[in-house]
Amino acid sequence: MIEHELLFLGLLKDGPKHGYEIKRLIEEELFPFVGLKIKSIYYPLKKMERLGLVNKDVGREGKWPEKYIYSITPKGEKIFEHLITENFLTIERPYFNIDLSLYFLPFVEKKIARRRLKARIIFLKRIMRDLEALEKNIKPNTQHLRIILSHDIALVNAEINSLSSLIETLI
Amino acid sequence: MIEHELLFLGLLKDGPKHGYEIKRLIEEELFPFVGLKIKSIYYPLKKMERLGLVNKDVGREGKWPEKYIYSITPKGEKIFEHLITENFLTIERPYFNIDLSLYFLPFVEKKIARRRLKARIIFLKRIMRDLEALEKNIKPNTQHLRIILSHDIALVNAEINSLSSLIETLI
DNA sequence: ATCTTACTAGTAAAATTTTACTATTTGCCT
DNA sequence: AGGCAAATAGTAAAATTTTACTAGTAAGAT
Repeated sequence: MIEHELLFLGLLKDGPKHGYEIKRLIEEELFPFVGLKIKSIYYPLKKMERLGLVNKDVGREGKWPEKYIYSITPKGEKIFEHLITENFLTIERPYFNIDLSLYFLPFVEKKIARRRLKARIIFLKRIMRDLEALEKNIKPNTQHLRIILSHDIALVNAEINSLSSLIETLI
Repeated sequence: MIEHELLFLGLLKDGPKHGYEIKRLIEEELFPFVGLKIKSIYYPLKKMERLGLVNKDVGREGKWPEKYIYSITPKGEKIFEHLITENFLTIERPYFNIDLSLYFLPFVEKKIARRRLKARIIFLKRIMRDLEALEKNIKPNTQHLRIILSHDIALVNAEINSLSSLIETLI
């Protein structure tokens, strides 16, 4: 929930937005860079409204159905500062789905394990190529996105290396 | 929930266990290797019981209060095989809390950003040292844990490198 | 002219997760 | 002997998240 607040406040800091726009931004633009999934935005937005962090105003553009424009309040700005600082200094052990399988590796036949690991590595290499392609197309003034991407690439690389050396021990 | 099932089934595959033991295992032994947090185990266990994946038997050891021993059923074994295979072949973009802050970096003063990033790197280096110490003490027959750990170390390293090069661009 | 897809706003209900408790027994400390 | 921590089992209620819908307009496709 804390991350959700940071997310919404950050998006609204960039300018007021209506719900659908927020949803689209999260799904399409943020998701590739920030693996934070949110299925429904209205509950958290309502909660933040209750807390006085965002305002909801009725706005009507063109002849579209009503739009409710959400915007950040001064209190929201304050909380944003607080949350982003906290987030900079918080280190969570990230969750990698593969770790669970590795933890249970002793319960998998070696032959099968090797096969699965090899298949995974193929997928990972494909992802790596996609990320590298993305990196080339990134806009020049978005330094921070480039950092996130190159971090991602390093991570995928690290997983490929780890799994490759694991395969060699499975004989 | 799917990960939870895999987790419980894997733990019970190793042998029947009672609730408290499962909880302790997750909190103390798995957590460092698998960043999966579970606050309450009974709801998922009950659900899995309903699905016929685990059995709950009353057992009494010594004079302790009643113990309910959970064990995996044949159906549970089957599902375990299925889930672990699926999990091997699933790649999720991991969530790194720092990515959100990086995404919003343009909203932070450069000077402040540099300070926060430097502080984070100090933390990360501390974690790196801890992980390396852990790696030395790991039991010799647990190859897979060693892999998870060295993967972790590579990840922390990757973050340190990314953030360091980011700091240099923030002038 | 009509059909489909995208844009917009949600809500109700179901499922899950988190929080905050209650209760009993044993073993250890003072 | 008395008290506290750890071992053991949860549950009830609150909070949150997910799922599955409803509804209407505009723009583009056939």
